[in-house]
Amino acid sequence: MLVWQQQKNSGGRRVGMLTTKSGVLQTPFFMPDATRATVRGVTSDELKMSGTMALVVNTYHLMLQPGESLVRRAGGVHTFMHWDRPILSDSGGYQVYSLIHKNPQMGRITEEGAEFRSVLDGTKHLLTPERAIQIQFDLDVDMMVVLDDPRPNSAPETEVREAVKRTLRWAQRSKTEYEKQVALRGLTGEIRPLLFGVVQGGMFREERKRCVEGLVEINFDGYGFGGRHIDMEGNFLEDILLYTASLIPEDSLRFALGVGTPEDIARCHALGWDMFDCVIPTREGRHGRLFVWKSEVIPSVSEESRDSSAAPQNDRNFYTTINISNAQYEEDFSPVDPTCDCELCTKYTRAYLKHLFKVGEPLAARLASLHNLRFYAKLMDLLQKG
RNA sequence: GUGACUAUCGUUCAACGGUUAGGACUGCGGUUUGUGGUACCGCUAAUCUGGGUUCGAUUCCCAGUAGUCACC
Repeated sequence: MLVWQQQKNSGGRRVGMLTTKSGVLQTPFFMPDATRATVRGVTSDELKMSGTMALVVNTYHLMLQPGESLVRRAGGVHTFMHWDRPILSDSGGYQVYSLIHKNPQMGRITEEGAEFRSVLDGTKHLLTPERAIQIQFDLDVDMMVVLDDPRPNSAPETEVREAVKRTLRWAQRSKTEYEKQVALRGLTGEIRPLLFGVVQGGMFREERKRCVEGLVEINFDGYGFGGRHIDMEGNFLEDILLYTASLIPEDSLRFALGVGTPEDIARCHALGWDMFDCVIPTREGRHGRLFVWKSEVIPSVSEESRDSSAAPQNDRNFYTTINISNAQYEEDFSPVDPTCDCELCTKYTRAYLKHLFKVGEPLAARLASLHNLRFYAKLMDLLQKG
């Protein structure tokens, strides 16, 4: 049975319905990052009310704290955090990479897996492809991601080629372990968790191609875009995103990991990507940046946004952002976004939110995060409808 | 009232007889893309007043003013 049924919306865009054991998801969809089994500062009920349909937890962080066995004894991460909609767990490959990248003393990548020291207590850990899968089964999530071997976009081709080869070997080990766990845990009768491979290859088309072909041969439910989708200067890497999407079979899910700004999500969807996750709505919300709709018409692709160099940095063609800590909002008694139906926008003013941030009130971060998540939910709704 | 001590960005601490007096916090902006993020990066902003010594004083001296503490 196909877990993802593709349809075309009125605009001829790629949309569909994804069946998971925790419910059906319309694609495209966005998942906020609940890295440590919480979207910082907001409750699961509030998340639901924002229109958030799924979220991402992190294998690396949860294995260190509170540990996957505790989550298992709690009844799985859904029960643990009181969230009954779909959950995807990221493998931790990216965390290990960024940890070691920042400080090589913190660990190393070997063929066996990722050896690293816990940032919490300095203890040594080994995260292998098999272990990452086992942990994700213990977490009892709906969607899993294989451990991969990301490299910086600036890495030379020889290094990227080795990373792709290792990612493929690890992907095979992950798939084997996945099948073993499905059998071991007797999950054959129910809807099994979905498994995603991750496409590495940096900026090199040949490597992206080699990686997708290898992964497709192993066969996954979906394929993620690994690495970063923007360069050092923050430029959107449209060519490689389009090319990589085109390599992935039409009927497989395409997961753009870590994407992104509302603009980047709209562009990635236009390039053929179905799933997104990012820290931006919550992190920027916590720091006082709010998304505000300008128009509910999302422009077709990137041509318009490309030559918008004259426009201010924060001003995109269908939305703008405000930094609520700016002095101009001190006596602004209007809502953050009059068209938004979130709690912040229907009950409070910009002046009040600015005040909450100024006095360091946690409520500020909560209201702002929820507003931004509401913005993202609406964005996905518009993309689904075309 | 007497004595001692102190006086530097809005606040709080540095420093120095000699180029643009430094930090922290606040203020004003900005950054954030598979969350080590209550994070990070800029910018603005000060030598109490009046004399004196000196080539040169924010620094040393005197007076004033203000504050703190102690004593009466």
